[in-house]
Amino acid sequence: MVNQALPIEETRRERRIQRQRKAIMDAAAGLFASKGYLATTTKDIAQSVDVGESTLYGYFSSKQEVLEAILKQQAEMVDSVLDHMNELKGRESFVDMVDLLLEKLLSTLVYTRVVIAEAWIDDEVLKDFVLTRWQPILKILQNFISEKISAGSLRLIDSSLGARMMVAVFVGATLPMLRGIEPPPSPQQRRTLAETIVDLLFDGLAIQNG
Amino acid sequence: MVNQALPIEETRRERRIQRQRKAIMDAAAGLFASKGYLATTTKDIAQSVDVGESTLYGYFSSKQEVLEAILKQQAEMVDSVLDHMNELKGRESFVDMVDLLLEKLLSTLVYTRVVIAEAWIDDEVLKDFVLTRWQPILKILQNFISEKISAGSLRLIDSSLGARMMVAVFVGATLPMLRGIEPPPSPQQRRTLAETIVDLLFDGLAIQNG
Amino acid sequence: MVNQALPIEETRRERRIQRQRKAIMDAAAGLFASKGYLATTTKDIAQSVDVGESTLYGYFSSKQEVLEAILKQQAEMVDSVLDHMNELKGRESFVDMVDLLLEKLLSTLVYTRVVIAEAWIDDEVLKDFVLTRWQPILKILQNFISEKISAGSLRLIDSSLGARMMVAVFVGATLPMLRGIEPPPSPQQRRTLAETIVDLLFDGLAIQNG
Amino acid sequence: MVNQALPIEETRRERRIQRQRKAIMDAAAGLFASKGYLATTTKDIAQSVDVGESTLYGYFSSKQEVLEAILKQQAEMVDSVLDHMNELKGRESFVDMVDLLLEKLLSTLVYTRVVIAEAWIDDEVLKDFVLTRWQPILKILQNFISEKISAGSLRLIDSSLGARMMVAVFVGATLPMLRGIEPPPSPQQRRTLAETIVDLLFDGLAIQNG
DNA sequence: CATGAATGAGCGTTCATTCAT
DNA sequence: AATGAATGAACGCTCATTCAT
Repeated sequence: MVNQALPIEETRRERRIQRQRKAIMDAAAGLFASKGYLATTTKDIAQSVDVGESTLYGYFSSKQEVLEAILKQQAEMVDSVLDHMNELKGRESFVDMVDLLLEKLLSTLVYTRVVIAEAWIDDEVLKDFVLTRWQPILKILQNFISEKISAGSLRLIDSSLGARMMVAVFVGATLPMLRGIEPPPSPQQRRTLAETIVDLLFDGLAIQNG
Repeated sequence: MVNQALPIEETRRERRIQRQRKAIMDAAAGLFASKGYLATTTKDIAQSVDVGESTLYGYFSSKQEVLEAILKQQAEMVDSVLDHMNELKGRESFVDMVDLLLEKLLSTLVYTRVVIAEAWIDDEVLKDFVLTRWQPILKILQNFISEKISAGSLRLIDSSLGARMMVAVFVGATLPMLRGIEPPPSPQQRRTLAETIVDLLFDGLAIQNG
Repeated sequence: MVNQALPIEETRRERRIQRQRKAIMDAAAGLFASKGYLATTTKDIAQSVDVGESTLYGYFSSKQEVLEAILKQQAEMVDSVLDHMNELKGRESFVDMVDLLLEKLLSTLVYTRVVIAEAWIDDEVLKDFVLTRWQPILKILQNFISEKISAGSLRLIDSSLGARMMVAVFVGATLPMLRGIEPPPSPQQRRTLAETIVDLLFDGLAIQNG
Repeated sequence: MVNQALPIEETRRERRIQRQRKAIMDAAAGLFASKGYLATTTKDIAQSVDVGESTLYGYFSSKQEVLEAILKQQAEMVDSVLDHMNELKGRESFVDMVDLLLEKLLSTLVYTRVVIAEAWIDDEVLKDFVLTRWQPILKILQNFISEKISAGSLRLIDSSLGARMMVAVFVGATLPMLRGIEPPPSPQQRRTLAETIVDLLFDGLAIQNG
């Protein structure tokens, strides 16, 4: 009986700990996103979570570790999206993909902002949390392009360059929303944006004069 | 004759001061770019210029002022490029424009990185040094698009959205080089990249099947 | 019952904080008095209280604020004495007054020294902490003199000048003790000094030959 | 001939040097008086004299030495007044003495302020520049009082206490002018003040009722 | 001789982290 | 487990002094 009680207590305790960790990460991510990691003090974070400053150290061993947890969590989120990418078929699935990625990145907007801020400055972070996620995406896009060229539906272009351009368009279009220059889109707006991006990628802006 | 001597001395002194200011700004920009403004100490900067820490304060009144001088200088550089943008005619001048902007941004790469890093976190910097430069560019692009739609060479698209997409492609394509993921291109490579960007913008990746 | 516990804890905490603030102020006042405000470093103060330098900042937000707290406390002490001054009747109450003021100023000797040192150099301090306390004293003394002149017990003299001379004698007699040239007097010595001052003021040193 | 020229040149040079030293001391004294020694930077002094900061070091070997020169000069001035004090005869010569001392102290007002400021804080300065000048004054006053008591023109009082009270009245009356609370008096006002002080000392404020 | 430039030493202050309760 | 208090290390910055010219 007592033996049974403990695991239950343990998981309840575990859940409380995880809940608190998440609260700290969310608060920290918000602050890191808007002021930067270094400009954010542990006092700031503690006040934002409404706990004592030293309480943070019951959940993370350092401020640095909070940042790393944020980076890691975002990376896992991106990985979960990447699993769906293998099934890139035609233009429609492409739109779906862009839409999904947009949704995910924007739903954890502050986390994404933090990743970008750190990756912009820290080579380690850039490598571990950005490049290692981009590489497979680029690979998949290259394969997609190669196939479509073979199939005659894309014009002859270096598939590596093409893949990079695809990413470029996506990044360039997403950045203003991540930075907060443009408001986050509604689901419909997001779909429209995804379609616009794909249209641009495939057809450009010029009239298709045949 | 003797009277002439003083001004000469003055300008020599002035030149030395400007040279030293530039040396400090360059060193600081390099450090800001690779570690971030806050993580860079005045000691770091001083060591990088190989002077005593207090010497910096003979040329700038604070670390913050060094940053501001860097931001301002980059802004002036961008403004000087923007003066050439009015004459956007056709596809060819578009390529020239992209090429020129790329060249300038990459020639002062660390400065550009610093501007982006700060603008990503500081709303004031974003507004004063990025958005106020983007706004006229977007205006010019919108006009260009509107004209071309009227002239029948671009398909019907919201000109504001179109302008933003143009900027997006440029930004997305430039970012990896600014960050140092891709090596800075040779002049030929740069020209090719500019052409690729413009091709993508106008024609997309799909085969023009008419 | 449990509810009661918190306030008690709070006041205990509050008391500890006030005790520590006072310890810091006392240590700082001692140092300010003997070396001057600027020559006293926060390190000096911390060592004198036997805490870490940064600990001071848990109780005061700056070194300047420690000084201000010292000045303010001394001002309040003086104000509390001033409340008794209205009841100046005859020569005897005059002696009481001088005695009381002497006692209070000497009991917080280092604080008084700090006020004087700062007021000697800083116009703001002079005005806020010295002149605004002197003015009412001078007023009361003037009234006293005017009354006594009317009553025929003081010779005809400008009451403003007379009041200033009264203060002058007090200040001149007190200064050497404040500076530590003369040892602080015992209560009896203090009473004698007060009487001497008042005697001098009323009768001078010359023989009353009538 | 040439041999003759050099000494002349030397004294001219010497005079220029002394003139410059005085200019520096005057500027420094003004600043020390109004901001305090430590708060005054060598830059402040240099700007006030309108020379380069390093030029000061051609005339004084340190900022500290400028202060010491100021203290020393003021001490010599006081000493020169003290030589006249031996001839204290009656009440009239007393007034002359007070008047002379007032004139001298006020004519070098900023120097006097500096001496007081430093003596208030620095025991060495207090001893060397204030107490050693006061002691003989007190002695002279004591003798004067003893004589007058013997002669029956002063009432029986401890001559040491009496001397101290005399100094007290003088100091208390002078301080407000030195601090700048009251404007420096005209020669007539000064004479009147001296008389008032002496009157107070001898006769007090009370009516001489015989 | 006068000076602008350079600088080491030291200042007041902040902050991530530890510790006693 | 939670926290207020304490703190060492490090920061940006100032300034008296030196030095090359």
